[in-house]
Amino acid sequence: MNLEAIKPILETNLLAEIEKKGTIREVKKGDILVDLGEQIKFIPLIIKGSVKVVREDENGDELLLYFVDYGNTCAMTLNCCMKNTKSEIRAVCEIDTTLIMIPSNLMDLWLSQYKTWRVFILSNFQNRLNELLKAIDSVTFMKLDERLERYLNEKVLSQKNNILKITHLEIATDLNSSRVVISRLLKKMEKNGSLLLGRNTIQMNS
Amino acid sequence: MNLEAIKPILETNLLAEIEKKGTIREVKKGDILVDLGEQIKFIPLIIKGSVKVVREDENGDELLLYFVDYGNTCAMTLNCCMKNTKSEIRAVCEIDTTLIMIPSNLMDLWLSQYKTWRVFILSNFQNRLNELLKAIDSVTFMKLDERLERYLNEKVLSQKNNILKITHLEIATDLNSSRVVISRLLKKMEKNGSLLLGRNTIQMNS
DNA sequence: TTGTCCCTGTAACAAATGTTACCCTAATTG
DNA sequence: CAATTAGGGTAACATTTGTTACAGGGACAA
Repeated sequence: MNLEAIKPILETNLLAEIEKKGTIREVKKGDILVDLGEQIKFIPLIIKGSVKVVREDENGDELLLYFVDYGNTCAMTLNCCMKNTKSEIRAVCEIDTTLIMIPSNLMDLWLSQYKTWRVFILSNFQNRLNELLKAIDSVTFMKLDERLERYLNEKVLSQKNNILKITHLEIATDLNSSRVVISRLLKKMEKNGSLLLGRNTIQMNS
Repeated sequence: MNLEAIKPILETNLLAEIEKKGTIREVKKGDILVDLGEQIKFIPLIIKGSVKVVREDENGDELLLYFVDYGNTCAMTLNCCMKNTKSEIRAVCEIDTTLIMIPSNLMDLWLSQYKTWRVFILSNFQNRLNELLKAIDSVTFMKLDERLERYLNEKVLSQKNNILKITHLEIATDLNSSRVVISRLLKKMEKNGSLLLGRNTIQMNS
């Protein structure tokens, strides 16, 4: 196992445990890691790649919440592990991703045993809460053009590539808007010179 | 100390520790418990009353995130305790409230020692994450009239009184809207028969 | 090649929400 | 008491965002 992504933060005993009890899972871009309403029996630890977490309402309207990068886990799913409740979110791979799946019953045991596990879990909760706050900030305080700009920038970061392979419709879905509106705003940004539009691609200039 | 609110969920040893190490704090309606940017050195455990948690952006625009009731703590502040970061939110008392303040350095120790503390903390995180999701749902998927309705209902629950002492301006602030718009919608709801308006009061019919 | 589907651009219009301005009245203060 | 302030009602208008409709072109399969 290549545990580089989590090596610096977890104690050696714990890393050994993780090697022993965890199983590797490889997922492709676009695969759904966790879906709404699913029970989760494993804590997914991302060691390579990037995952996006989205919320959906009864009508099928979506909103992108945040990206989870390697070295992290999704606190949202930690919940489910603990309480055996159903997932409130959907997690989709942004790029090819590698995970370690850890049986969720180890959660509590490790919390009592390993200081670094406690720190890891709690800081993951903190990160998720902060990401949710950022999501709330976007939706409540920002206009759509600002949200779009931020979305594109985060996408570039998460994919480590400033040429985005994406359609206007996908963006509209992530932002819970409509395709026409997104096209309109993108066109305006292109005229501003902040990006270049192509079929299925957006090249960011920054 | 009257620990009724948390007695059923925490083990007796832990309750004894809480009595010993915690200090009681009484706060009045309207008092600010935690403000933006503050450092938090104590874990606030609510044993009586209700607190609202709000977010504010650079321009001073606000949004109500959720209410925290007795028997709970604010996971948002747990963060700060752990990492010594600054508060991202403001907590304001809805009604007169009693808290136990627990020195934040006990957090980690208790996590290793007490199973019920682990469950308590983690389920508080879960509750807060779910509340934030609900806040996101409101803002992204619901129209203002629905949000207003939900707001009023939650207010009734949190205050255990279906006559609300509140002004239209306060509501507008909590919902990040404007007074005129709220007055407009409230008037419509009054015509629907779902509430009764008075100066500084709203009487809910449900 | 032809037909079909998907992606994008654009215009015209609709709906929701915000803004400004002004009025009236209740409550509070000097 | 008069004067001032705060809360609320309403109208007119502006802005943002969403909706519908349609057209053109690229990709791809039959």
